[in-house]
Amino acid sequence: MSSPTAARRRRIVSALEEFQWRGLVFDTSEGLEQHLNSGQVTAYCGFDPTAASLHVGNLVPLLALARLQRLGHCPIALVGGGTGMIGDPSGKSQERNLLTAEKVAENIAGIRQQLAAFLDFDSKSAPAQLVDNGEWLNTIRLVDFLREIGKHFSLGAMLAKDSVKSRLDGPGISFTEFTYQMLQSYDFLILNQRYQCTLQVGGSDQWGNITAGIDLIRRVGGTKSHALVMPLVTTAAGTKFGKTEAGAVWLDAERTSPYRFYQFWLNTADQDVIRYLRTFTFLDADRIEALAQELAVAPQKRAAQRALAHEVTALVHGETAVARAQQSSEVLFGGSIEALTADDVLEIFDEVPSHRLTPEVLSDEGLPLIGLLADAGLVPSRGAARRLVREGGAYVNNQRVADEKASVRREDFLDGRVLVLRKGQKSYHLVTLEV
RNA sequence: GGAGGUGUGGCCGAGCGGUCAAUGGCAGCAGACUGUAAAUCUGCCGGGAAUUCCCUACGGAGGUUCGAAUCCUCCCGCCUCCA
Repeated sequence: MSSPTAARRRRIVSALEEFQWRGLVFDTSEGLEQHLNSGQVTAYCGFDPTAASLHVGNLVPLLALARLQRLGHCPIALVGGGTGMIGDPSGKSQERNLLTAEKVAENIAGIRQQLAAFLDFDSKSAPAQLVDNGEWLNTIRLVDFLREIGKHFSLGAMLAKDSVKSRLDGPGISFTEFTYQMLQSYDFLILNQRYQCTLQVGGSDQWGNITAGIDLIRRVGGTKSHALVMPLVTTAAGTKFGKTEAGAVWLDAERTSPYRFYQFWLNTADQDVIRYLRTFTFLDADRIEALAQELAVAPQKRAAQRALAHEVTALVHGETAVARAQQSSEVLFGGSIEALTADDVLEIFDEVPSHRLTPEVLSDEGLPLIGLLADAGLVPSRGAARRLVREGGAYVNNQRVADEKASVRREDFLDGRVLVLRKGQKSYHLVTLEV
């Protein structure tokens, strides 16, 4: 992350405007703009530990906290060690299974450090905080909670929330999930009391939970607090954002390698890319406008996509990872493999599936390519492998092989050790030779 | 409980005794064009062996027939109507 110092020195104004031009405002509480312009505000956003890693969808609220910090406000990232034990019914059509306490603890450990990477905790003027609502939710006594907090909730209002209503019309909802909004409201109240937190941000699906918190704070303390909810990210194609054939795109390098992460952003459609630059990067309006121009003039250069992939990958994985992802991309999409050493190849194809071969199976005539493709799992059967070769979709070391009877020989292995199989444009498989 | 209908490849959906590995659409894969985009076009799309071969498959189990996804019997699932 670039130094937020300059931004911090900027006057604390127009935070809402900044969010607005980036398309990040779905709805706000009344008077939020004046509140943000009146001085330093402490804002929070919660992240429930449903998995051991955050995914790209979580970037929007996470970056929102970082943006607020750059604009001089104090962010609090909250991990749901308590609420995660319950499960938020918002946007869920079915009751879910409870996570075990161990699983929750494990997930918290995972996302804690990811959250931390986006915020500046050492700032003198606007330090960030990281808190866990398990701290208060997991210890409060039921009767105390019902007397002090529950008393402020009206059943009518609770039942009227969309997340509850839709479930009542359908498969029903358990008492456990029904109480979720009380817990989240209580979080807001605690943060309001302990940290003077007066703003909660989140996705638009959180509106009901956030306003419930605002009401609670008003009833308990008589003070006003605020909500800012952001639209859910959509794709022009109407598909779910953040999903690939391989599943969700995670921030954890173990789950989604930096290379795949980079590729995910690089493959953004033209129609989406400018919007995503505003949503997912800190690039300013001038820079994004310039990229939009370039996209219009020379779409084939994909400068906007490259900038997007670079920025977001750097933010999540660092510049070194970006450099490596770029290098891998160049080789995988067009570059010649011959010039590389086996070590380079192994490095670039680090995450590509691979299997080992013993030298014995490699007779003097070589090993038939058809069988190798099938064994590698690039195609489901030998017949499919045959078709693939016939159609010209099979490559050995990035060179098309169209001969069904072709074999690979020892000489084909780079440095006598590694062979790169490819199906179509993007599917790779590595074959290494045991020595 | 009674009557009728229906169950086909990842999904939808034809076929109703041989020419059926099964029309068509969607999805998927590859190729061309291109920009690792979109659209379009072409080819492929059960498995194995390979130039007209074998195996497995039309809910399940039996049967009729030279031959069945197609006919019969029983069973199972789903749907509709009547009680």
